Amino acid sequence: MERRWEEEQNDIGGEDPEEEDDVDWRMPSALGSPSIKAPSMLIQPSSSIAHRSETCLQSKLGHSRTIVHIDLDCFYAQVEMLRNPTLRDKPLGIQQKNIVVTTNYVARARGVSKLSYIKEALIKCPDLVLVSGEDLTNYRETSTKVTELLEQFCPLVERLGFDENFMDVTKLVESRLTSTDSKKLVHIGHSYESDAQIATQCQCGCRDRLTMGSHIAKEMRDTLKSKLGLTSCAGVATNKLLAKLVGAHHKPNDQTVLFSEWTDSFMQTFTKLRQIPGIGHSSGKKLKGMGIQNLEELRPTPVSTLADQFGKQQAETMLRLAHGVDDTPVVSKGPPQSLSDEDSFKKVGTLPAAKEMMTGLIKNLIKRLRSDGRIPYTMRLTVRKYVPGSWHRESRQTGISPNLFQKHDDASLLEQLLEVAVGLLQKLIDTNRPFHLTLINICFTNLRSKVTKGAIDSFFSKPAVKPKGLVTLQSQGMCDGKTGEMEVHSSKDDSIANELGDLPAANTEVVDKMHFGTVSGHKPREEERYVIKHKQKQPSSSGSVASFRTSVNVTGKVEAEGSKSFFKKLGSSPSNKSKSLSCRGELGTARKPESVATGLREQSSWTVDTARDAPEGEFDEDNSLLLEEAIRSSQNVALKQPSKRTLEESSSHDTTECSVDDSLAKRLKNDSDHETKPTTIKQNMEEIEIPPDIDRSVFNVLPSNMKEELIADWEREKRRREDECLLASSSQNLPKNKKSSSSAKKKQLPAVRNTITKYFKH
DNA sequence: TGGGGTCCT
DNA sequence: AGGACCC
Repeated sequence: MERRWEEEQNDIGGEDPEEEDDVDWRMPSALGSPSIKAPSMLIQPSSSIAHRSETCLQSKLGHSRTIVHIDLDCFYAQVEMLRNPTLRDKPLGIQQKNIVVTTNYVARARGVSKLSYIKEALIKCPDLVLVSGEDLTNYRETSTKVTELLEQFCPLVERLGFDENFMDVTKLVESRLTSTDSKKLVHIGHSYESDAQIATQCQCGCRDRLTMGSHIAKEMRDTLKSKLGLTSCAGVATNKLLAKLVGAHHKPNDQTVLFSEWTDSFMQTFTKLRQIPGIGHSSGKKLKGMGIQNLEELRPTPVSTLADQFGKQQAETMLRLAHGVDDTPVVSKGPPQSLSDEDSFKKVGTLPAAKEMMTGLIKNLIKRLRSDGRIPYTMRLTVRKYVPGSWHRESRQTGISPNLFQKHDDASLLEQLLEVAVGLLQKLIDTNRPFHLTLINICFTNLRSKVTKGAIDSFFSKPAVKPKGLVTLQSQGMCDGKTGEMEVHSSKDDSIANELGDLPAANTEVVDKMHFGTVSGHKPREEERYVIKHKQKQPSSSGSVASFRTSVNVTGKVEAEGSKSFFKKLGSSPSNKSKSLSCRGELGTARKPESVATGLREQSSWTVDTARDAPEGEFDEDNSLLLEEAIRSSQNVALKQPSKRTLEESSSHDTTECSVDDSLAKRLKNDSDHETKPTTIKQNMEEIEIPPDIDRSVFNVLPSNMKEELIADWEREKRRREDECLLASSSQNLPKNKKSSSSAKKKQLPAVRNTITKYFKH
């Protein structure tokens, strides 16, 4: 739950209003709260921020974004109090092993702080009610519901742990401001230092945006309370760091907005290194080793001084954070990248005991995987060996056969996974000799969706290029259709790779999707729509296998096939209907693991082998055929044009798209302005326009009613996209250079096939 | 000193 | 595989 074990010991003295989250609300005027400082002290003489003029420390986004951070109050305790309301008026602590990981506010009022030992907590509060919080199931499920509710407001929701979410509400704010008289607008909740004097208000329009942001934050919090019964805190600011920091100012169950002109004085209220999220234990120690004890000393430090120890990029990041500058985008991560379960204990010293532990963990994980719907391709075992004074962990991982999960015999699945786990354990310790473990963790990663009937859709696409490295290719889905993706890895083909020199490094591509956001209590408005940027984590492409990804639209079956909880439909909101679903396989090189029975091998990802002579039983036959067919028959795909800029530099505004056809490479290279001409074909005595990424030969053999349906789709989509372009280009408040650099790349919109897949529904 | 997660190297 | 970071 809570971070920072160390500084209770390390940071002696130096009272900190943010340190204990119960201080502020119980004793608002206590302990150096910023509000008791004289306003004059808070006004930044321009000279004092002179060191920030190092250009790398300045925000490239200015105040263009509006970010909301929502933090659930004492989350685990709230969940337990919902389950058992009689706990509400009792001092409650959530126990994990011999630690109280969080407490309700009654307990905090009695002096029980978070992350204290059970013993100490009971001394302070003998009637403390302890509830075990070792099983995270309820917390995880509630946490997912929270994120899903927030996704109804805006598509850009980023989770941080189980109890925090960031939202980029820039677009929502923008659309609301166009229909609101901003002169009458007053912020909701607190604002940082709003009643103090400050020379000039920022004139960029951020005040109105942040004010509107505070209204949205309030609606979000009200929704969490009414739908889930959860109270929360919110912070509203122009970046994630500031939103998070300012939200902690009024706790619990309240919210705070930071208007931009207060940023510097606000940041000055933070003095300790560890108060800045992003400066962790290790960096803190390193800095102190360099003689930099606190933020006041850090802020004026030249980048070059830090770069020696941290590298240039980390040095710049740290300094920016220290100044309250944070251009990192809010990134919706979608369903989790890994599922793990662990237990710690006094001692596990025999193989049977270890097996029993691991069996329990794997059983739980199988349940979670089944409910998630995806299949893991990698298993990792982590152990903590008993070494007094050390909490070091070691891990080993291996690929596992996806076939194990394709069938539904969980007993044999458990058996086989246990075998794999034992194999990994034996790499970590000699199980024939006495050992002493104090923790076992099992983690499934490399989660991929099962291939579904949706893959059929990719029959319409033909790959024109096989870029080197990983490129995300995806079409756009409309709000009334489920969207999924199938990833197909092709064998390496360098013919065009050189011309794709400015493709991103693997793992950094960004996928755009269209979302139509609604706000509860408001009827959906045409303007309230967004382009969502989804950063998709790719598995490292192994060996000589390059890969690309095509997009498929999947019908309602999406929910059944992947990551169920995150794709769950909430009410009738359209905003979370278009979620991505990844299926991945690799084609080409006929590599396969040696150890099939246990799936034990060193490779971290599996190769789906589609060679005709591949041994049977290696992998799901249907899937591979589907994949192979998809590869062969797809040709043109929509491509998210990667940006040379780093992710940090890119904002949520400047998404660029282009469709890939035969001239892809040329266009990437030349950045030329020509549009892909829709292909015209002769059908039923009339000229039909079909999108450039549609395989004409496939289209031709479709039944005529399906053809008509598709044509109607394309027409609709064309019109919609024209609107979209207008909206997007007319409403950006980005720095000029930014905007032009993004519009220099072609707005080429890929075709959308949104209703066709209904033909493949069961 | 929990039981989770993320990303980067 | 480990290490940093977050909760």
